[in-house]
Amino acid sequence: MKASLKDIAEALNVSKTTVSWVLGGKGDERGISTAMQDKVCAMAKKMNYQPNLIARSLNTGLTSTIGLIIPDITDSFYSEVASSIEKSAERAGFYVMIGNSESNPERERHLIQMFKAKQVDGIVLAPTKISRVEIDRLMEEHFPFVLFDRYYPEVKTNYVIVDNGDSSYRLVKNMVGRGCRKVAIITTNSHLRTMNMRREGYSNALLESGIELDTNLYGEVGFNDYQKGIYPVLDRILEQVPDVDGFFFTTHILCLAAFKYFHDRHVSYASYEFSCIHGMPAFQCIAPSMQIARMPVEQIAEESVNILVKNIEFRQTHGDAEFPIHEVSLKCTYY
Amino acid sequence: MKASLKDIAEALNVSKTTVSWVLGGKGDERGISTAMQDKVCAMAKKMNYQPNLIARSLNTGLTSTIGLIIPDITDSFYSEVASSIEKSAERAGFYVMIGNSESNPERERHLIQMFKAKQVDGIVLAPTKISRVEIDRLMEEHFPFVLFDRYYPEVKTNYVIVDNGDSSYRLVKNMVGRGCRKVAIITTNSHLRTMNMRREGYSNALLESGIELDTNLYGEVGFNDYQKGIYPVLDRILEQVPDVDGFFFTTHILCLAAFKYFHDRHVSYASYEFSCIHGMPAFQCIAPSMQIARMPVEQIAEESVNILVKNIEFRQTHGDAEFPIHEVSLKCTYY
DNA sequence: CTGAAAGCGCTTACAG
DNA sequence: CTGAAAGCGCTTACAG
Repeated sequence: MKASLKDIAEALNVSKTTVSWVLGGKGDERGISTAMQDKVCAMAKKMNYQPNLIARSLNTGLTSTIGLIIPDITDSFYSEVASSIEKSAERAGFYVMIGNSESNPERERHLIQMFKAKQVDGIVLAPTKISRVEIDRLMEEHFPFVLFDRYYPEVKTNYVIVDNGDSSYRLVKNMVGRGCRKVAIITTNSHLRTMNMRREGYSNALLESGIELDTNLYGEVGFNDYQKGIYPVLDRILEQVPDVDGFFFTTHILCLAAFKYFHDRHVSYASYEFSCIHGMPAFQCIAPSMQIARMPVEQIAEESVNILVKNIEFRQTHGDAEFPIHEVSLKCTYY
Repeated sequence: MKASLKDIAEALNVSKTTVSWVLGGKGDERGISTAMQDKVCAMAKKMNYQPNLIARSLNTGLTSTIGLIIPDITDSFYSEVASSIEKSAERAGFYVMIGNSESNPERERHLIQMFKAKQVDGIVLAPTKISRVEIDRLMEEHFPFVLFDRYYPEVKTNYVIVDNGDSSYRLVKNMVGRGCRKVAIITTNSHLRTMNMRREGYSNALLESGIELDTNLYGEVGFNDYQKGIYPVLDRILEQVPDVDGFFFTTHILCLAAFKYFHDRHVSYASYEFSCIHGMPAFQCIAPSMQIARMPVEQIAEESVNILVKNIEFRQTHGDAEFPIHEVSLKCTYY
């Protein structure tokens, strides 16, 4: 039913070798007669031959596939990155397999193992907190991988991140420029280095402007069920600091959740200033004046794939030698 | 470096066969001594053995992987479906490979072939318009697949759809109940059966309410670059029917684009009624009174995977026999 | 110009 | 209780 190389070879009374060379595009190189080549191609078409990539991969040890692990595919930031990575990968001749870690270290570990078992050529990973063990193992094995969005400063890996300190600093500085004196910061997952840097940027901007930090303006929302979790946090801030005049959201999903809160609670938010790390299309409708530091999604994707592909190629030519490490820091765009 | 069955076998001076049985969990069944089993497992752990799934698949002909083809992973509806399908598939013991067709028939065809070449066990597909050829081939080959969201009424396939006529009817009926007499319908991709049915539901609701159809209230937006394309469409409707009193959006992305239009054009929309097929979290902030028919994402995923898995199992036991066909129609939820 | 043969890492009838 | 052997569908040195 499904045609294999052998079927074509038998139908034509030639060897599998010849068919393989021709279909692999190496007919000329091997000096196979054009007559033969035409016959093989015609028969392949007639039998609707599709190579079994599994068999090819087992032989070559390569799958032309990279694994991508993200915390949540329904988060617009990550789905945008996934989409961009697919495009970049396609240009480089790779197919992408996506895995959702759900910010769960156990699932992340499982996905990494799964991807390796499926013999992906490399992995792009937005890591969660505790999966250091698996990262260390990837390092040991010289398995090609690159981190993005989040990373471990203490480990020497490839990574592509965004200058989170700077973007937060600029956003908050801007809010102060617009007259804010009591800017709340709404954040989550503060243990992540990324988030830490955003908080530092916030603090620096305020301090530099001669504004004292007020811990009452810190809103830390648990990541799980943040949509509910943000309610008591905002309730508290509005109560403790009734004259709060601005909100800085360290990530877009918190911002959306906050607006839902404002609507639910019938809090008029017209007088507040807002800023947010990464945007969503809806923000332009909800709060047109909000300042946004947009993540450079396409660059993140392009750089990640480039680095990974370089590593994959390096591994093929240099075997088990030490990889060159690429550390890339990108800037947001503002609007 | 990477351990294989053979490495374990040699280290232990037993055969690959034994190791395979033990690690495959069939040690007891085969009556292999527990002493031996323990030794094998210990060594596997020590060598950090990970089976090569590619090799296993080549042997078994099965990959425990299903392919999912959607038009756009950054569309929240499809990313939600993808996420749900992953969950359902995981429960059934399958891994999911996602492919973005970008509503491009050529890409879709390519993805189907790619997935088959990669030997996925089955495919879940939200098809575009013209890819009938490839669908027909899947049918011929008795390749397990199921369509969702869109389908070809004239082809006998598995599919999971939503009763689009009914949900549109109910939404529009509701708008009339709230006093609307001039309801605009904003739609795209009208050639799709799905969209057609939504328009029929709209028409039926109006006619049944004794309201004449007015083609001036039809807004058809080209799918490519709909975000810009919606501007002239809404401009025209507002000009031709200045007393338009409601907008029915056949899909959430058009709705969001429309709100951006309203904001850009400084059109106050407080007096309009709105309804939309499928929602987005932001809608609750932008237009809290909007009526939404939410797609039953989880059910779509669950049913699709169930049907597919049944087909895959059927194929294993019954070989090339005719598949039983499952046609599932689901209802939206309203809020 | 073309082919026979080995091998990628597994699984599984078959044999003892 | 354990193993030798064939085979999944490819690719590619090696030989002629």
